[in-house]
Amino acid sequence: MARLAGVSHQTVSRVLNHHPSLRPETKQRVLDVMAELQYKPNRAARALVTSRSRTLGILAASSTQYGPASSIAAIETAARAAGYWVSTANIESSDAASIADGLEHLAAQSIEGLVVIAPQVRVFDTLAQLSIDVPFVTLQTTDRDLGPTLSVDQIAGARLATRHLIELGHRNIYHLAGPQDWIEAEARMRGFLDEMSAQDVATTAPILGDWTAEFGYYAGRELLTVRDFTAIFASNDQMALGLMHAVRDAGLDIPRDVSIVGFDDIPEAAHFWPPLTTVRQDFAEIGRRCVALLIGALDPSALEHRQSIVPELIVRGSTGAPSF
Amino acid sequence: MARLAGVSHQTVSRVLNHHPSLRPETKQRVLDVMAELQYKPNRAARALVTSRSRTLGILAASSTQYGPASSIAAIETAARAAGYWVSTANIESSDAASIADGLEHLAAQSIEGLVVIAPQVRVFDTLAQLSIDVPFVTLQTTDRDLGPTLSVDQIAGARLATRHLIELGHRNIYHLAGPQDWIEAEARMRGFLDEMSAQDVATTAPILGDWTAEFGYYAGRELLTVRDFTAIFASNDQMALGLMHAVRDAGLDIPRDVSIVGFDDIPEAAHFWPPLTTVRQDFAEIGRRCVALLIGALDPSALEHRQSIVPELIVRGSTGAPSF
DNA sequence: CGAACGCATGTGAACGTGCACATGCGCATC
DNA sequence: GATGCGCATGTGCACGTTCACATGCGTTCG
Repeated sequence: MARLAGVSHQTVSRVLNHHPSLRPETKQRVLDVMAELQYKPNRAARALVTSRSRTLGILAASSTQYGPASSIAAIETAARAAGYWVSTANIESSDAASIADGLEHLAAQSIEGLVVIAPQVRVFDTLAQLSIDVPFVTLQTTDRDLGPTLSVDQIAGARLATRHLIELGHRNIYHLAGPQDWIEAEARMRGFLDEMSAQDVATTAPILGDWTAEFGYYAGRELLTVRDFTAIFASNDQMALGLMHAVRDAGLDIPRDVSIVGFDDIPEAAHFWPPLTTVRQDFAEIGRRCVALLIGALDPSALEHRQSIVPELIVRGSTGAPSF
Repeated sequence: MARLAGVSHQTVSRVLNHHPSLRPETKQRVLDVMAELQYKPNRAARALVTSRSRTLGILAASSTQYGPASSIAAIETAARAAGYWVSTANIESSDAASIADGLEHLAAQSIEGLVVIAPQVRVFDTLAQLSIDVPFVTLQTTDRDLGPTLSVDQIAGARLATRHLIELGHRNIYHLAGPQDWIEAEARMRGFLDEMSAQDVATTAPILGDWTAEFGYYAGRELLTVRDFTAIFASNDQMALGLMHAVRDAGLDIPRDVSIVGFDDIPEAAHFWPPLTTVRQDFAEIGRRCVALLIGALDPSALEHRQSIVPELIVRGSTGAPSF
C-alpha cells in the first residue's frame, strides 16, 4: 500500500486523478513511492466505485479479413490513446444465438460503447432484446436511424467504381455483391445501381456473394458459361481475386476480355495479376472515428464528427476499354 | 438488487457459483428473479474481491495480417468458451517504447495470462523490466526457455517446403525470410537451412523481408537482375505474391522459369495466379492451444498440451521442375 | 483583530461480490 | 432423549478506490 509511505489513501487518489489542489512536493513524494513500489492502481476497484468500466466493445464478424482486422486494430489504438480498453467478441456465424452470445459476453463487462463490425439488423434487434443500453457505432449508410452512427460513404465509392467502368465504355456490367445483411454490402450495391441508372445503362441483377475469393471463383465460372458481360464490379478485393482466377481459367485475358474492379484496396491488391483496380477505404481512419464518436457520446461534448470519409478509386491494370 | 427479492446476498452468490448445498426451489426462485430483473453480476466487484480478472492479454503486431488475425480470433473464441475475457494491445512499431506501452496497458487490467504474437526477444525483456509476472505463451521454437510455450513446428513446415523444391530438381533456391525478431521467421529460416544442408544443396544467404507483398515485389526485382536461381521459398504468402508479381513483370513464367513456395496458406493463396504452393498452418488450432495452455497454467492441473502442431504442404501451380 | 474564505489534506462510507464463520434445523446414533 | 453432524441459509467483513464531508492552517478584508 503506497499510502503507508507518508500520506492518506485519499491523497494517493488525488495524485492519480490529477487533482489541482496538491502541493507539488507532496505529489512528487507520492509519485516517487509509487515508482519504487511499482504501484498499479486497481482497475476493478476503480470500476466498482465509479461504475465506469472504461471499456469499449467490438462485435466483429470476419475479423480475419483485412478490412475488419484493420478497423479493429485502429479502434484499439485510438481507444488506448483515449484511456479506454477494448474487448472484442467474434461471432462465427451470423445466427441470432451467436450474436446474442457475443453481446452478452460484452455486456457482462459493462462496456460503455459498442462498435459493430458485423451483420447489422439482427444485432440491433438482439441489442434491444437484451436491453443493453450503450451508445454504439456502426459503419453504415442506411435510412434507419440507429443512433449515433458513422457514415463512411460506401455508396460514393461504389459509384466511383461503376462510373469508371462505364466511362471506359462498358455497357454490360455485373455486380458481385457482399452478403446482404452487411450494411456495407448493401450500400455498395446501392451505389452500383444508382450509378448505372444515372448513366442510363441497363442493369443486371447483382449476384450475392459471401466476401470470399472462393465464392468469387465459382461465381465467375458460373457467369462465364454465358459470358454476356465485359466487366464485373466485385464488392471486395477477395471476390475480385476469385473472379480473376476464374476468368484466366477460362482462357480469357484481363482486362482485354473482362475488366474487373474490387473494393477495399487490401495491400495485396497491387500485386495481383494483373494489379487490381479498386476503391481504397481508409480502415484505420474509420476505426479512429468510431472511437471518437463513441467517446464523444460518452463524454457528452461536441459530436460533429459526422462528415463522411471519402473513398478513392485506385486504377490499376485489371480494367480497360472493352474489345468488341 | 436481486437479493431484495427473498434471500440474502450470499444465497445469490451461491447460485451464481453453483454451490452444491442449495435447495432446488430456492435456487430456482433466485434464478427467476434474476431473469426478471435482467440481473448481471458485476465483474468489477467480483474481480476486486477474488483478485482474479479472468482476462487474458494479447500483445500483437501485424494484427491485420491473416495469420495473426486468425490466431487472435481463435484465442478470443476459446477464451470466451472458457469463461475468460480477452484484451488486445496492438503495437505498431517494434521499438521498446511501443512494446512497453502495450504491456503496461495490459498489465493495468491485471491480466492473468499473456499471448505474444509479435517480435519476441524485446517483449520478454520488457516483461521482466516491468516485473509483470503472468504465465505467457508464444509461438516458438527457440532454445531459450521462456516458460510455458507452445510449440508449432515451423521448422518442419519449412523443411517440407524446401524438400519439395529440392525433390522437383531445384538446386539454386533462395529463401525470402521474415523479420528476424519474429520467432516464426527465424524458425522457418532454420528449417530451410537445415533441409538444404541435410540434402547437401549449396545454400545462399536468406534475404530478410518484412512480411509484405510490397517487399516481396522489390526483393524479386532485385534478385532477377542476376537470376541465379530457379526457385524461391518465401516465408509467407504475401511475400510470395509480391515475388510472383516481380517475376511476371520480368516476362518470366511461373513455374517454368521460377518456382515459388509460400507459407501460411491464406484463403486467397488458392486463387493467386498461378495458385500458390504453400505450407498450411492451422492458425485457429494454434489460438485454441494457446488458451488451453494458459488456462492450464492458471488452473494448475494437467499441462500436457505440448505436442506440436504439424503443418501441411499444399502443392498447387506455382511450383514445378526447373527447365534447363 | 476577528470572521470568512480557500487551499491542502484527512476521515468514513460506499460500490457489489466472495469468504469465513455463525446459525438453525432435521436426522442418525448411542 | 440428549449429542453430534451435515445441510441450507444468514451475518459481517474485506477487497481498493472515489465521493462527500470534515479539519486545520494561512491569508484577506471589513
